[in-house]
Parts: sequence; structure tokens; C-alpha cells
Amino acid sequence: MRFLVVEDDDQVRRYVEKGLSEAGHNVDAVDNGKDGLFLAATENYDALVVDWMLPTVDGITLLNALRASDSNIPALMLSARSDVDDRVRGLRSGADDYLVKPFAFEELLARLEVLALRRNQVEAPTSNLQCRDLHMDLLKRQVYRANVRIDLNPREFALLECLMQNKEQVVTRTMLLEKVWNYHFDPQTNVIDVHISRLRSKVDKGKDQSLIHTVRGAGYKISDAA
Amino acid sequence: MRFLVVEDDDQVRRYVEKGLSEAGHNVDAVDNGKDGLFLAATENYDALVVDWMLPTVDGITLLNALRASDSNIPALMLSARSDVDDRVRGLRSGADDYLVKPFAFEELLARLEVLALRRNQVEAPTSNLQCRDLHMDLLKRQVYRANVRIDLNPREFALLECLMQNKEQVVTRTMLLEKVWNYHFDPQTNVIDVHISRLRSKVDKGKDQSLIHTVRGAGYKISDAA
DNA sequence: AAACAGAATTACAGAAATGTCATGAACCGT
DNA sequence: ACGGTTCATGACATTTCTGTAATTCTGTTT
Repeated sequence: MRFLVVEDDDQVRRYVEKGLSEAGHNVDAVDNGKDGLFLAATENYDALVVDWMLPTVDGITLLNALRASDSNIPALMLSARSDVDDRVRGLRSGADDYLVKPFAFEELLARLEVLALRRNQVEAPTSNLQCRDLHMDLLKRQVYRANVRIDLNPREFALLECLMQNKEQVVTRTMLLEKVWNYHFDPQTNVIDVHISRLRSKVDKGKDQSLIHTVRGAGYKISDAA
Repeated sequence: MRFLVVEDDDQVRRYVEKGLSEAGHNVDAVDNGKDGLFLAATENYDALVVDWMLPTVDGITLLNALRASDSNIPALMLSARSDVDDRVRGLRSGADDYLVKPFAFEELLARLEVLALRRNQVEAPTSNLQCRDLHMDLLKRQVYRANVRIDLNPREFALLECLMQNKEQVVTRTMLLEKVWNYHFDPQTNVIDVHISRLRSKVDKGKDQSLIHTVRGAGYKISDAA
């Protein structure tokens, strides 16, 4: 699992960092709230360990900012403040757990893994796909480009879904035949070409940024990049 | 929110029960693990408070049983055992949090609400619907009756989904026209009847238990019950 | 630049899905 | 039991979707 530790006390930070690493996890560690917030917002961690008192941006402010930006990364708050009021305040401000210093590393590890695991367990198979301004809602079966709804036929939808599930990667013609048409042989026709063409006319036509790219001799790719 | 408290010490149980009620929550409380496990498995709570030491079935066993039956109700474990090892053991065995007695009620409340809230937040829109032996996978767009795959046309699928989303409740004709056909007026035809008929021939025909029921003068209902 | 292969596009035809209508059955009050 | 209403179903018409094939376009190689 991948964790971020935000703690200004060098000794504690190294202690936690080392312990988590030894338990087989990936750890990033920073010593101030500003860097912590930046990393937490841009990288993809399973959980955070955040000290309450921090230079530049304190732990509570950091969590508030994160929650405001709709992130629900589990966070464990560390603090020397052992008052019940402080603990309640920490929990109320977006922390999922609160541990008072000094703490036993074993307990930190157990709590952190519980937080991270529970979240992953509940996490449902993603039902929304995105590439630039192209959004796909698999449950509602709706596709939007730049917030304008696009109507796709079933085949077109399946084709686009296959491309989106493999964003940034080439999807070969063989793969498409298997996944979208359920053909396990080469039908010797140009079905794919035709449907790609139709899909493009709905998705890319008239836009200054094309998303569906041809990979000559291989297949197709949908991509963020130009 | 709705909580279950499993605690054999009368004083503690009443204290927690009263506090949670006063905080505006719904509380059930029992004094032994057997009743606790039964309620937790059959009722639908937002979170559990479970004491470690309990008559008949202890807290850890209770949680293990629950987790084994694929429940992920958040649980907070209470215990007089304050050793780090005990705390780690509690967390490892399926508790989402661990609080040492004596505790401040404020902290219990804060922790419990955090657990329950986080879960609800993350909970994704359900992508599987079920009614008896009829299963519907909204993401894969597949329907099974008694583990046999049924092929549905898009309209039929939408119609069945609408019924399943409102299992046990009557779905009126007007609702169906709005949800399935996106008509906001009465088309003065019998489209619904025709599609219900086709759906029935695929879903109910030849089965000894019909699931789609007519509610004369109102609409249709899909139901577990006979 | 010519020749070629892969890909794009268009038009068309067959298949599938959807809706309309007509007929008959089931239900409900009198 | 009768008549009216509501619902079920089968046949048919229409629309939509999908695949084929012919033609044009594009990039690559010689």
C-alpha cells in the first residue's frame, strides 16, 4: 500500500517512515503541510498520516482543504494533544482516526491498514470513465463531450467503453473483435473500421482535439495527450 | 443513524445507549454476543459498538463471523484491555476502531459517526440488483434467472431495471413512461403492455414462480413474495 | 513519383428492435 | 350473468442498428 506521512518532527517522521517501509509499504514523507497537501491532492495514496501541529499549513486545515476538494482518502491524525476535546475536534474535522503521541508503532500500523483496507474493499468497480472532456457513465449509459450529451448505439458504446477501459494503450483489432463483437476469429471484414468511423463522427468531429487515434498496423487508442 | 450496542455491563450499555439516543440516533442494545450477532446479521445498522468480553459469543468471534458472512458494517470495539497487543489484535480481527474503557462519551460518538459517515459516503450506486433467483448486473448489462442467462433488448432491460430499482413497490404506468420511455405525456398507446408482455415471456415464462405482478388500475410490481 | 497496403468513408441491404393495432381474456362492479 | 374496463398477446409496420462492399484517401516503401 502507498502512504503519505506529514510530520515535522524529524524523529517521529523517520520512525514512522521506516516502520511502514519495513512492513512492506510504499511511503512518501514530508515535513510541512503545504507539501503534504500538494502531494495528497496530486498523488494517489491509500491513506495519510498527518500531524496536527505543522508549519505553514496545520493538519486540520490540510484535511479540511482535502475534504473540500472532494477527496475521501482515509487520514489518521497524530497529535500530542490528548484532551478528549482535541481528539473529538480532530475526528470532526475530517480525520478517520486519531492517535495520541507517544504511540506504539504496531498500533499505528494496525489502524492505518484497517483504514486503507476497508476503503478498498468497499470500492466498487468504477462506473465512470473519463478522457479529457469526454465522460462516460457506464451505469446510466450516457456519454458527454464537453458536457454535451452524445447518443451512441449499443455497438458504438461498447467500442468506446473498450477504448476507455484501456486509455492511453493501444487496443488491437483482435482485442476489439473479442471484447466488442465476441468473435474469436477474423471475420475478414471491415466492421471495426466502419464503427470506428461512426464513433469518430459522433465523438471527435468538429472538435479541435481528437481523442481517438489510429495506430497504423495495430489498432486504436484513446488518449489524453495530443 | 442506526446503531447496535453489544455490551454486557449494564451501566456502560445504558450510558452509551442513552448518549447515542440523545444525540439523535436510533439505538438497539443487547447484553450478549449471540443476540448481537443475530441482530447485526439481520438488521441494517450504520455501525456497531461491540464489547470485547461478552457472554456466549465474545466480540472478536462476533466480528469474525460477521466478516465471514461478507458484511462490512463498521464496528467499534470497546475493551478494558489497554495493552497495545490487545488493541492491535482487536483491529486485526475486523474492528474498524478500538476504544479503551473508560472512555469519554464524546469521543465514542465522534468516532462512531466518522465510521458510519465515511462508509455511506464511499458507498457507490449499487450495480447489482436481485429478486429471488433473478439477478441483474447493470454494469455488464446481463440478466440471469436461476443462473441461466437471459437476453434482453435495450427497452426490456430498462424496463426490468426500473422495476428492480423499486422492488416490492408498485411502479405506476406514468412512472414507467417517464423513466423508461422519457415520455412526459400519455402516448395513448399500449407500449407498456406490449413490453411487459415480452419481458414476461423471457423472465417468467415456464417458471413456477412469477416475479412480475400486475397491479390492476395502477401499474406493475416485481416482488420476492408470491 | 509510382505502387502498394492499411484505413476512412459512403451507400446500401438485411437484421433487430420498437411501436401500433386488432383481438381476446381476465377482472370488477352491478 | 352482464357489460364495461383493464390487461395480455400475436401479427404487422416502421424505425433503428449493424454489417458488407465499393470507393476514396493516406501513409509507406521502393
